[in-house]
Amino acid sequence: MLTMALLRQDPEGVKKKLHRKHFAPVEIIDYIIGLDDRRKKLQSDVDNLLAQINAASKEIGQLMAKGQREDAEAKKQAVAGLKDQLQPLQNEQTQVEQELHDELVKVPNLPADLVPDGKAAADNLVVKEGGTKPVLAQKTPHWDLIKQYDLIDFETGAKLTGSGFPLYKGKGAKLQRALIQYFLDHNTDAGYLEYIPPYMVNQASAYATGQLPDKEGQMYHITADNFYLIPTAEVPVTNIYRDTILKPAELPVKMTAYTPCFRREAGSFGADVRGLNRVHQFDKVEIVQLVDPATSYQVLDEMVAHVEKLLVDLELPYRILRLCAGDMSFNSALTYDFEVFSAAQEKWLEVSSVSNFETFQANRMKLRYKEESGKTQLLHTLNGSSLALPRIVAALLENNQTPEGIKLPKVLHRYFGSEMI
RNA sequence: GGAGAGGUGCCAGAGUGGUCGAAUGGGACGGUCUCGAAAACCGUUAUAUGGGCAACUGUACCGAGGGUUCGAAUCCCUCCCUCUCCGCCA
Repeated sequence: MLTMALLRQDPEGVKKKLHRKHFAPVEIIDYIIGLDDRRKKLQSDVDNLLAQINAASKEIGQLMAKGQREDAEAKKQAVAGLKDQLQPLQNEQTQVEQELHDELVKVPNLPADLVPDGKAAADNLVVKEGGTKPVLAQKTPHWDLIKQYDLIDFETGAKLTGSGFPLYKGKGAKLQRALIQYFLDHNTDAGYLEYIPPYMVNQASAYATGQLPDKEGQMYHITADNFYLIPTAEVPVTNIYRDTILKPAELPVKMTAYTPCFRREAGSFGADVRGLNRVHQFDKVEIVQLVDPATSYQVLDEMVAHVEKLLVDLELPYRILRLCAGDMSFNSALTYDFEVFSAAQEKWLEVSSVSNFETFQANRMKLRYKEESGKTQLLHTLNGSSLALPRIVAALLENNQTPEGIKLPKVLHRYFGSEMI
């Protein structure tokens, strides 16, 4: 959620940036400012009446204490009159505040200056490529390799739950465990504090990180208890600090968590969903940072480098994209996507997305810090995947296939317990 | 799941209708003292929002939401959460 202060300070600048994000109804900005004007006026009026009522009530108390009942009764009448005026104003105030809020949460975050113009994925900017694409004698796609080595049983997963719920088995299961542990170690070595959060969150949490109200349909909803299955660890982990004011000495807050992630991905179909390319439940290790606004872009670069190191060590061909304004998520000010090349499918697969949200999430969740001067300020929040597992597994299998088996990168040997599948 | 108790400021904890943004203690911060420190003493120490250049000042806020009342931390209702005991259980 953008801050009202920003909208008021530079409405035209805000509109310009929204244009870049292809957010059409920019008139809404003027409308919102108008609502805010009304809100202020109403609050003044309401506060005035309340002040009068409070003063009168105090007098009534004093009159009663002195035994001047009749004077007290007269005052009560006067207060009743004030309350009649108050009621409609308060109703309007609540309604205006509600509407203001409802409109404000529909406005996406503004793209940072670095964000390239563009509408869709094709306009994203490749800022770096690394690793080398393997030359394969045989290009068996991962879904066939999975069968061949008996790593994942999709059919039984579908029997247990539904399609898109993989049943990992044997070495397939162990590979998940190895990757998760490797990723977490990499993160905790870099100073991230490890958490195991709940895998379901309440409405307030889903709202605070921006999944609600706009992405309601993409989450699994436990209606009996009104909980949502988390689509990413970002939700519970960032919410740890919802509604808190941190001291400068506590910054930066660096957190990491492994969780399964649940996504309904309603409406997706076609070739993209084969094998591990897109599933309803998958494993992911996430990193989250809460930082001083002055440092957030430097931190973003650090996080990008941190994730990149994983891909280098996994010996996968990768590229880093700076997302264009039109392809960025609702919440983000600047996002880098990581893709690995899956050599049999001959496709780039997204395995991580690292973003700076600036104050957008912090404003929603009232996440602040107190400056030395005593002033409270919104923090910047950042997060990234380090990493999402399924597509990493797809690329590892496809890129490292040999007639003798799947050769695992060195970094995994210790975690997996052997060098080959 | 059943029974009981309770949710108050950074923490502990008082407050059961007005004089309560809230006693008291602790912590933190600033000051006095000191070569320095400790102790002692003095002071400061929520948040949101309106008005104001500011000093300052209005309003809201004692788990959340409603209600009663001229007036609610305090009374009533609903919900959420915590603790204790019982039941069940990995």
